[in-house]
Amino acid sequence: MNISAVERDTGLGKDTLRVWERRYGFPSPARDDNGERVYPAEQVERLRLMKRLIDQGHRPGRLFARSDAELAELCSSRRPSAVASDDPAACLVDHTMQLIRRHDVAALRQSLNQAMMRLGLQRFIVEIVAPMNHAVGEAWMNGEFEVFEEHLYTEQIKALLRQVIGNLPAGSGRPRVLLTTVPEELHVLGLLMVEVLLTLDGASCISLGTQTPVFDIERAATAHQADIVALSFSAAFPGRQLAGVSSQLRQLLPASIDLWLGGSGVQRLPAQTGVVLLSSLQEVVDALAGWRSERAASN
Amino acid sequence: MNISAVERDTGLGKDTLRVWERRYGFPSPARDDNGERVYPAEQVERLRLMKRLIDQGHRPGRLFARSDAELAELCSSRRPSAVASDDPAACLVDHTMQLIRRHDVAALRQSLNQAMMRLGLQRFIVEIVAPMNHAVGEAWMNGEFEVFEEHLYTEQIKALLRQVIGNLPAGSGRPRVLLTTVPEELHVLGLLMVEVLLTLDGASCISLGTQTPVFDIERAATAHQADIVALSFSAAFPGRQLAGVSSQLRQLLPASIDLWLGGSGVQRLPAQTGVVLLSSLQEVVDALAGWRSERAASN
DNA sequence: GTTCATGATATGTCCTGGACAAAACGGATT
DNA sequence: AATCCGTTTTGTCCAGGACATATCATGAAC
Repeated sequence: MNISAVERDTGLGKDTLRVWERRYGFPSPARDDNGERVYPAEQVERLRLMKRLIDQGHRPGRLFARSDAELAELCSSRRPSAVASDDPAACLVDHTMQLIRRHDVAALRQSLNQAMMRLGLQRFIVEIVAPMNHAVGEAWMNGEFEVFEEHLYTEQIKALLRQVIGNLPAGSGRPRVLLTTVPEELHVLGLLMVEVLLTLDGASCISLGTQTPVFDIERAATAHQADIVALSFSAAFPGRQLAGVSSQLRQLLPASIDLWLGGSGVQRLPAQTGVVLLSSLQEVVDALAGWRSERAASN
Repeated sequence: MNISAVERDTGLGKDTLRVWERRYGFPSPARDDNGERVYPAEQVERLRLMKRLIDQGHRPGRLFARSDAELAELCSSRRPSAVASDDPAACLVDHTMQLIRRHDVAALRQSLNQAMMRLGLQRFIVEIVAPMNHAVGEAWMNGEFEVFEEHLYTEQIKALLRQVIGNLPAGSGRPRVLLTTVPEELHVLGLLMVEVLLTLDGASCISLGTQTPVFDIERAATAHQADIVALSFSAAFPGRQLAGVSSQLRQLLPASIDLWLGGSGVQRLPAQTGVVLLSSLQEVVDALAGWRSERAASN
């Protein structure tokens, strides 16, 4: 396995792999005839584990020492709280996670659909989907889920939400909301949840998907005569870039267009004039009501 | 814009960007206080164009000379043939592109839906969506579309296809097909089209979305008892890695699981035993029939 | 005991410039 | 036309140095 393949599989950059080798002596790949690194499978596996732990908050320096105590640490770190069985939402979340573990796609689909019907869309999103995303993320970090199990879950939720959006009457009222993420941000789930909530409340949403360059966000907002630009930032978004992106966009956009930032990534962002920070889905609904009453008052 | 951002935006690796600068004098980024490259927007734009042309088969060396004759070349290369107005498909594609230019989301949605109803799903996908994707890609490359216009189109098609998949009866028959892409491949449209076609024909599809590490693809295939693993590679996928990925996966997967590779990226891949290359959507349908008759014969 | 400032350490990313293998090309030959 | 072979092009790898930023640790002030 060459360095490119390892980068692809572990998410660690080439530079990082080389500097770790230089500084810490791990990984210690063999070399081929051409002097290029050839990583054995077990080192790649260990690198993958380390990457996961680092994303979870561990320091690389501490991890190099450990041998397989890591595995114990992985599992023990955040043992999933015994489910409060009197809370139906938590119960459903738990049930769903079991279905994911069993790889039972059909049952998963059906269970989600059923819950949606029973609770109604808004409650389903706010009370089930959002906490479940969180739980699945945690489980994945703890190594309780395989990568593909997390992918499967995400894909099913995306499919469900998109189907729901498609079947809703396309909102034609105000405000007109432009939804997207910046180029470094790949996660679209939060955006979809917001799109459902806003559409339910009669706003008209225009989604550009992920990774729209900031410059193009401004152009799109103007072209579509948006009232609001809503961006989502996951926890994985590099915090240092956040402040820059947000102020840059605020400056590009005309003052008449609101800028809403949401997702778990924005909690680290200091308040800023002219930018609305939304750290929970409930706040999205409230912000929409707020926007409307404000506009009603000023007209 | 620093080198990482440019890599992300253009798809050209850091090494490539630096070696181009060294050898050809382009790009010629400014430097910040720390001596690090800062790329101006217009150079990034040009790099993006070059990348597209290279993916299309042009040689880099030839492109550095041109100034704006490129644009002429771009346009002339596949000048969107004056629409043969007697071809209803081409006509519809043309009409759709006009709607995109007008930013009329509602009309776009309606027009696509209508076409789908009229033609039936399979013909809609093969005769309209696939050529239209191509046309939109071309138009974007030619600068006829803004980035956000292309995003909008892609998002609408994704939403439509996902909605369609959700409303189809979930296939429960054979074969069981696992659909995904490898970590460097972000494009999911091709995968969705294939999913629709396969589901229509009664196969049961399990989609993991994009960017599943090869190692996890194997695990998922085993866990879900897949008969076929289908991967999609866009034209932008680095050709170097393609052969490696495909042979690695072929080796990881048990022989009983077929490996199908599709998308415009695979046309550059030499044939390989045990791997099925599909360069058009029609071939997907044929391959499914082939798989079935083969299994029927061997049982 | 808690909070804050400050210096030390850890860590990822960028840099330069050299090297090489694989792919693409361009003729010459069959 | 098709095939072969030397040449050029082109992307990726390598080494080792540098530096900005994040994190930790120490001590002072409340």
